[in-house]
Amino acid sequence: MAAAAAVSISTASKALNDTGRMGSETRERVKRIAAEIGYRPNALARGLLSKRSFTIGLLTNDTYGRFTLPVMAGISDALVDHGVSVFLCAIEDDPALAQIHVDAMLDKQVDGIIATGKRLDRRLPVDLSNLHVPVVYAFTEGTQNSVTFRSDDEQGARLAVEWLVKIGRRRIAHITGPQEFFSVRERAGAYHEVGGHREPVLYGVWAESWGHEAVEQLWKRPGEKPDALFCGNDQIARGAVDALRERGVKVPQDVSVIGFDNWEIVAAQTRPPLTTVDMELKELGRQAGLTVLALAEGRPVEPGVRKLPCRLIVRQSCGGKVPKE
Amino acid sequence: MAAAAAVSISTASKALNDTGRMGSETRERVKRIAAEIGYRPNALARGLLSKRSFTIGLLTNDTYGRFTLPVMAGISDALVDHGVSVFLCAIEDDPALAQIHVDAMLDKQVDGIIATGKRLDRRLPVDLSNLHVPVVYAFTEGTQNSVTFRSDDEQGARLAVEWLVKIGRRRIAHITGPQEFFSVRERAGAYHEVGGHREPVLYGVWAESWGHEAVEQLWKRPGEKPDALFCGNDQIARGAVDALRERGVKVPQDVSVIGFDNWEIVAAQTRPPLTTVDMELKELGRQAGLTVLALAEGRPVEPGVRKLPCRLIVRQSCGGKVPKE
DNA sequence: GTGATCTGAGAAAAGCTTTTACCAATCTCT
DNA sequence: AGAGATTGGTAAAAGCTTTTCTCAGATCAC
Repeated sequence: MAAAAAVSISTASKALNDTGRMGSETRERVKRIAAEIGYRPNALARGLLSKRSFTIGLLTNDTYGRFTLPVMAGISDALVDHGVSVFLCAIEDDPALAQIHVDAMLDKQVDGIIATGKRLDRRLPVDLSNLHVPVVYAFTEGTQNSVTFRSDDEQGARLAVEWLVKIGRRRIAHITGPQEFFSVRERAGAYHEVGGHREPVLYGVWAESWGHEAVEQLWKRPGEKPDALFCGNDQIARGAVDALRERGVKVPQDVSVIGFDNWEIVAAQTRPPLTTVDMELKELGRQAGLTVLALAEGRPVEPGVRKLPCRLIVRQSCGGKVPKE
Repeated sequence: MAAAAAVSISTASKALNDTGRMGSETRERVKRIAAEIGYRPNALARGLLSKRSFTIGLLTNDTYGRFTLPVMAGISDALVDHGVSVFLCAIEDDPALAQIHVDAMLDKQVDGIIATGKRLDRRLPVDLSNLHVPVVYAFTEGTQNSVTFRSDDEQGARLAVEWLVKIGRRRIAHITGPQEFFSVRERAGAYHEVGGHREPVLYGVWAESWGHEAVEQLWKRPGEKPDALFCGNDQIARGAVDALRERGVKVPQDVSVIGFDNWEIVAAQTRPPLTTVDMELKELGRQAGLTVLALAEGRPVEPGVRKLPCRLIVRQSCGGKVPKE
């Protein structure tokens, strides 16, 4: 304790926190000595009193971390300046495990909880609606009157298709995931709206093999082939690119392929590297973090769903020029 | 507080913790009422007294989470039963950020810290050697007298090569990452030891494109071609498989390809799915978690480097039969 | 010179739990 | 029946900060 080292007991607190009245030379001296002995206040004791633990919990059921990691990075990035640390709890769609983790976090007096997942239209297997701490949902379905952040898949899809149109493509097919996915329907909707495409939408699964197979199907049909493929995610796009290469179709000269997700591990390693849509998950995490902090501090936050815009990442799988900065 | 609801103040504590002497009916009654009102003790207050926060910090510089996520899953898995929660701090090789996170964790009185990374032979950009909390290193270089867990890459590589030999391959080439990597040298060493291979070792980078290019190099050379490729990671293996297919070489009929890492996102999506070596990172995390807990509880732990065995994952890129269970 | 104001710093309480000490009442044994 | 042991429970302290209260001394005004 700095008190022992210096002179007093509670004076030290006031000195270090710049509160209370005291001589400036005393304040400085306490601060100096505290710095010298490397004194750091015990956050537990502080939290006990202030009812703030400067801790939040992040709950996720996304095992691979495809979505959670960027979100986590954003949260951490936004909150580290406020001295807030993040508990990460990976629950594998296991309600019992989820409850254990939630209870553990509540015991530790987290200031708030952010729930995140791998699907916009699914709930986590645990009810967070009546907790006495604020809850924010990020990239997962929230409850009534909650604050939810999600990507604007419609706008993202529009971005993709408009880009294809802009670089001169007209016969744009859409190869995507299972129709049960909300984002699939939303992206397909935007695909239909932009330009009057008459190419089919091929629903399948989120796998490279499906992208591969879908290209087989498209190229086996009689008549003109598509000159562009808008794929529902980067893995499908990658499978499609591979299938096209095997058929001797050149990407991007003959066919443009665009992905979705900007999962660098897939998008950047594809040959040619994929032009794709980034959901800006880090920014999403940042905003979720700031929001849960605001709620924890009692600042009012309008409930509702906030859609964050996606961003087009231009690489080489579409051709076209990189838009000027 | 349960005390108010029931009868006393400190009696409640003893009742709930099964300590002290008291009538069994009193104990039961307190427990029942506590359960009814959903009372849960404040971990902050408890931690303040017991000097245990039931919290540990996980520090990583692995942005993609390729290594961190399995390790984290193992840690969490091992510690959730002990009521321990995990702070995840992603530091991007930024010493200042790392220090901030470490300080924040120490302020919050973590019971210990686990440092993990993406390379066995690199340190995190922060010194953890003189903290007053235990530190365990997992999949990153530790300091003198520390406890370090790492995969046994030599054994893993032997597993891979022995498997290729067992299924009848004789001309096994090794395509791997940069020679500066300790694991690259260790795997190459094991490769040389097992059988008397005279095929070259091709050092490059950790990318699919390198796997692709390396196959070009090998097949451009005059003379007999390899009948198996032992690749330094799954991405390289995937690039190699793609290159072989483009050359009309059949995998696994003509050439067996084996990877390393068992990064499912790559290994399982390759056509054919990759036989590969799993570093058992989850188990590594589990052991690291239990070790840091032991240290936190004052139990003695022998310092040193612990090598954990890898496991062969047989899929279809090598041919051969799946070993009987 | 004396009452009022101000200043700098310490004392104490609160926050929640666990643990030790303690006390009154009941039991046990001779 | 009375000394000693046992039992069931409460009171209090400790752990570390922050905040509010208090107080002694100094300064100021008249």
